[in-house]
Amino acid sequence: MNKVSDSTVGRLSMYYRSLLEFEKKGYKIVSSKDLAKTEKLTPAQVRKDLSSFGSFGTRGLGYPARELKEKIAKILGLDRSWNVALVGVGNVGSALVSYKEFQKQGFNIKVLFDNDLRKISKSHKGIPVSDVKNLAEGLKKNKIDMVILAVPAQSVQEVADRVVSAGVKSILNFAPVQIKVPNDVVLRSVNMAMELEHLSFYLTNKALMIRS
Amino acid sequence: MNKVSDSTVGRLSMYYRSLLEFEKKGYKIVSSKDLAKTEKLTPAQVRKDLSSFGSFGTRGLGYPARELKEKIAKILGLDRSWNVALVGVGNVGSALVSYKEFQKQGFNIKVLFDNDLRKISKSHKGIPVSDVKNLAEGLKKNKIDMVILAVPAQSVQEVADRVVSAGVKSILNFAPVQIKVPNDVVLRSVNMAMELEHLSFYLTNKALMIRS
DNA sequence: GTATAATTGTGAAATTGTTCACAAGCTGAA
DNA sequence: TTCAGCTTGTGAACAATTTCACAATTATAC
Repeated sequence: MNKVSDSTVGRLSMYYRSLLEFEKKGYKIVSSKDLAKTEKLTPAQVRKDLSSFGSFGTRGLGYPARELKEKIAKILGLDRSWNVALVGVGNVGSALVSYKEFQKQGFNIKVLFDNDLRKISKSHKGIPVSDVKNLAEGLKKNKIDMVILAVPAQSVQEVADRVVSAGVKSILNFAPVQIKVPNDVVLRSVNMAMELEHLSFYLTNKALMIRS
Repeated sequence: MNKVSDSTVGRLSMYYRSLLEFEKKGYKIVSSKDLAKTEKLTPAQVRKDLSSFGSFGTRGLGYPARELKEKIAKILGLDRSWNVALVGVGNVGSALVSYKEFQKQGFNIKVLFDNDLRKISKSHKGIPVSDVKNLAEGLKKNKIDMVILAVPAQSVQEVADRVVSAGVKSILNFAPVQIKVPNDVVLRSVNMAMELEHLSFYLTNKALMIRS
């Protein structure tokens, strides 16, 4: 496999979701045109993206829906389940625990961590809450593959460092700051405030700009 | 102003946050090098980004921290407040209502909408909940600038259409599907499942790839 | 069996975004 | 005032990503 861009990986997720829909609607075959339409892309983009992983289609016909879906699932690592831990059982953390989509895709939240004594040792929506002091131990015991950080901005770097020390190679950060991790650790960030800032930027500058 | 890329806008948000920190630490002047370091970028990138909006620095010295912060705030539209509505008072919606960062940046959630009779007409964390049937009316009455959609995937396109009809030009979508809006409406999406899929992609394919 | 219509897969071209490299300009010291 | 040491602002070079365009291949109709 050649180097694959982040954008390509993101679009693969989109194709996967589209394919689930197409299958539900009874499609046996989908074309790059079909996929492009539902995701507002060009057919060429769809084909280029898929071609970095192999040739899945039939010329003159399209792609077999079910098979392509399964191929993409495999590429994205969705053909197995992952053990996930979540640190910070506040508003955002709680919402993530209840987020159905995670379960559906095989991301199983096995353990929660917090530093609030009132939450520790209880279970929250059926998932045990551990003291964040025992983070490393808990991550290892539960064979955690990925950690979601939903802690306040000021402590997120410190928690991230400890997650990294414990050997976890994947982090999803919800705190609205940029954190630093070694090169062999994959980090993604969701910054909700930044998204609203995008919107306010466009509302503010719309008059000045050409938007396609 | 020339066309500005999404990435540039995103980085502007990052610079803004960095500048708040630098100011807190007592910096009067920051260089492109300082900003680059905290955000893991190159100094050239920082200067290029800023240069699309003007010349804010002093050669040989750097940028005046407070002034640059204010300039960026103005560019991003953070020098005013925005009226925000949120549709869907479920897990994700609730978390967003409590998300402090929004308030801090001047995004004021004025009204919530839901279709659950048990929630309607009450107030949720101090914000009134209206029936989503009265969406258009409620958006107008509250002079809403932006709408956050935290409704289930299957109904999000329909709700988005109604938001657009009501004349709102900015939407932030949390449902894990791609929605369609006219060209003059700005849409941003946060897809949390997709972020985890990124992580699982890299964990799955790490061995095969060179990651910088 | 042949022609027609469709759609993939992919190099090449075009476009977009990032980094380089350096002139221009400011500060402070002597 | 002049010089040394920085750092900005920006055109040009470079890199990455997207789109184009078309040969290759298949299905289907007649």
